[in-house]
Parts: sequence; C-alpha cells; structure tokens
Amino acid sequence: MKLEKITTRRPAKKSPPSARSYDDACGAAHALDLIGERWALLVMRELMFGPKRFSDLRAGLPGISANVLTQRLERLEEIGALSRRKLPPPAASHVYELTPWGHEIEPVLGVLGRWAARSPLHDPTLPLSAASLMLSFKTMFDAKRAKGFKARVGFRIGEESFLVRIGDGECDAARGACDDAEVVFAGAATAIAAAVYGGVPLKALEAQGALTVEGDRARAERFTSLFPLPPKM
Amino acid sequence: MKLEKITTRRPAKKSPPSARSYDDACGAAHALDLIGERWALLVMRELMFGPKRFSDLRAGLPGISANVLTQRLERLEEIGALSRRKLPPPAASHVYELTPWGHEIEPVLGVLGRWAARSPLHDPTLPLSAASLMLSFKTMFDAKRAKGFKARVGFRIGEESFLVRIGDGECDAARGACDDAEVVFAGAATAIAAAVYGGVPLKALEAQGALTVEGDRARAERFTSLFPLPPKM
DNA sequence: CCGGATCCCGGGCGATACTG
DNA sequence: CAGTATCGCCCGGGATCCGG
Repeated sequence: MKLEKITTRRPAKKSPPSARSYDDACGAAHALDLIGERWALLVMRELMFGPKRFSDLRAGLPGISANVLTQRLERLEEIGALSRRKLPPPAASHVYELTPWGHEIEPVLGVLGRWAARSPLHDPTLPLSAASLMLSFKTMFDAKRAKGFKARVGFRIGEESFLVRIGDGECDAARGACDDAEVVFAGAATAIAAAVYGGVPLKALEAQGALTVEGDRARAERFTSLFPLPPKM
Repeated sequence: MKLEKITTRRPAKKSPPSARSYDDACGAAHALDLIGERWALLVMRELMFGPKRFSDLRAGLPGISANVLTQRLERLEEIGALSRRKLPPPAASHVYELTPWGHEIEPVLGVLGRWAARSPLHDPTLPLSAASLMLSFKTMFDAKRAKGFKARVGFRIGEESFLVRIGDGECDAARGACDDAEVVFAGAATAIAAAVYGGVPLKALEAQGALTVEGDRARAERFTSLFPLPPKM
C-alpha cells in the first residue's frame, strides 16, 4: 500500500534535456544522432537522384506528415546534408538537394538494404518509390550475371524518367531522358519490381496493363535477370 | 472566431495503427522497420564481439534505461537478429548473442561511422565503449599505412580484453587473451582513442596515468598511426 | 493549389522506483 | 543482478488552417 505518494515535483531539468543525443564518440552513434530520427534516412533516399520539391518528397514517402517532413528537412539542412534552393521566378517554389557529403549516404542505403532483404519479414510486394527501385538496381546488381551484357535501359515511372547503363560489370542509374535507350520500361515502380524481383513474366504484366516495354525485348528479358535477391537468413 | 468546434470525436482507429511500419518495399526502409528504433543498432554494436549479459550491455550504452533495453532485446530476438541463452547452472543468468545474420550488420556500422566521422559536429572526445573502439579499428584501418607492418596488439579495457591482429594489409579484432601479443595497451577506451585518433602522445597519456603500454614500444607507436580519420566535409 | 504552420492526441522513450 | 512497473514528457501522425 502506497502511503501518500509524495509528489515533490522536481521534474529534474538538468542543464538541457541534452537534446536527445547518444553522447557517444562511436561514429555509428553519431550518425544516428544526425539521421537516426524517423524518416530522415528515407528523405535522403528520395533525394539520391537529384533535387525534389516538398510535394515530390511526400509522394515518395507515403505516410510521412507535413510537419515531420518540414522538421527533417530543417535538421538535414542544419547538419549540412542538404541544401534548400529557391527556384527561378515563375515557379515560386523551393527544391531540396543533397550536398556532396549528404550524397555519400548512398552506401548506407546499400548495406542496409542488402541486410534487410535477407529478413523473412521482408515483403517485396509493398509499394516502392522510383528512387528506391533505381537504388535497388545499383545495390543488387550481379556483375557475373551481366557478363558480356551492355545496355542502356530507360524507365518512365509517373512523371520521372531514368536511364540505367549496364556494361563492363558496372551498373549505373541516373535521372535522365530515355531517348537513347535501347529498351524502355514504363509503368509503376511496383510493376517493374515484380518483373525483376518477383519473377513475374513481362508478358503477364503487359497483359494486365501494369507495364509496357518498348524496344529491344531480348535486352529487357536479360535485364530482369541481373538482380538476384540474397538468400533468406 | 471558431464557432462551436464540433468535436465529433472519431479517433479514427483504422485496422491496427499498423504498428508504426514504413510499409515500403525498399530494403533500407525495411531495415529501419527492423532496427530503426532508438538504441537498437547500438545494442547490436555492443554484441559484435561476442555474447554479453544485461548489465554488460547497460555499461556499454550509457543512457539507455532498463525497460528500453528489455524492449529492444525482445524485438531483436523476435526478428531473429539475436538469441537469448541461459548460462550453465552456477550463474543463473542470461546472455544475449547475435545470430549469424545479426552479425552481418557490421558493414552498416562501418559505413555509418565513416560517413558520420566527416561531420563537423562529430566529437571524438566523448565516451566510448570497448566494442566501439575495436570496431573503429576495423573501420578506419588504412592498409597503405600498414605496409610491411605485422603485429599482434592486445587491449585490456576494464574487464574485457581484445586482440587486434595486423598483417598483409588486413586488420582483425576479436575478444581474447592478450598473452601472445607483442604489445598491450591497458586503460580506458577513451584514452586509447585519444592516442589513436586525437594524436595525443602515448607518453603524455602514460604520464597522467590514463594508459599503460607494455611490450614493444615501437609497434605501439606505429599502431597509433594506422587509423587516419577521413577529411571533414 | 502548393508549401508549409498550428493544434491535438496517442504512443515511444526516459527516469525512477520497485521486485524476485 | 536482471529485469518489471509506473509516470510524465515529447516526438510523431493526422487534420485543419493560412499565406502566396
């Protein structure tokens, strides 16, 4: 029996509440101080292929609320991971762009993604942003499977278009026109992921209208085989 | 003027509150669903060199509270990143140990640490756990600087001891006896970090009693030069 | 309509006290 | 020593509001 809960109210306000830091010299701990808050790393992911506006970011991050996105952008700017620019006159709008250092977060996305892909809980059928899909190509590319293969593959996903260049055991992806691509995929990112990672035949996806493939069909088929998922743990 | 705020109280309880998931097929997003909660990755860091008990973990994670540590351990076990074992009879205690898949988180700690070390906000003089220090050696090792150098370097930090083996452009660290080491550092992790990363001379640290160096002094000096910090961004 | 700002609310997280 | 219980704060989610 509690006798007389003596709430001597001393909320203990130290110096500051130390602003929620790990106070740890370990580099990984400091990284979490910088970008460990919810959504922060995913905001950077969305910016990996170039600047975006506030609403473009929201579109690629279903579930984030406007206030949280605002806070994350402020924090990322404050630490020097991104910069906020004003667009030239007619568009009275802002864009957010990673700094060179901010862009160096890419390997983190790669190793995190490869690690998590081995989890039995990973569900590759969930929605996917265009930036995530392009990053996954760079991450999961298997040079051995691409032996002797050289291609420029275009992607049209919503308003965005990307060009993936494969050759010499390398795989690079960048935002850009598909004009000089030998084959172009057009459709939702999820549909393309179904072809590449889910093993769904291109013809099936085209039949249901989820995807269109224009150009060199053989290259398209070959392309879908270059990104093996790691074995489940 | 607000007329009659019609609080039609519908707290909107969807199906579940969906348990705070990103619902994103991106591998990195799923990784954050798994280990994105506060402290989770640092708990794994403390276990990188072998099993530990509850209080050992608390010691290496100053600031974590018992209930949060309990929750993180439960979650990490649930996802298959660690296992909880009961120690043989006399010690009626538990230890926590990473699974092989859990141990594969190491590259994440490496790339995160390298990235954050370039931040101007990084303060290498903060406290540091022994596990963090050993990981930093594996992360920051510069093979070129170690050309032609071969050594077994022991560390005694509190109750723990580690052996770092350097040779053939490789640097490996493991928990273990220092018996066959050519040189042994004994002291707090922070003092050793001051020598290796802060450029503080060994003699100075020994003079103030922060550190002792036994054995091959030349190897000790050379060792401290092998781990250059990356340039600030 | 875009790019946020403001408010409310619930739950994650931190601190402390307590228990086997 | 190894957790469990409790409580309060503040972060994060959702809706609404507002200036250009």
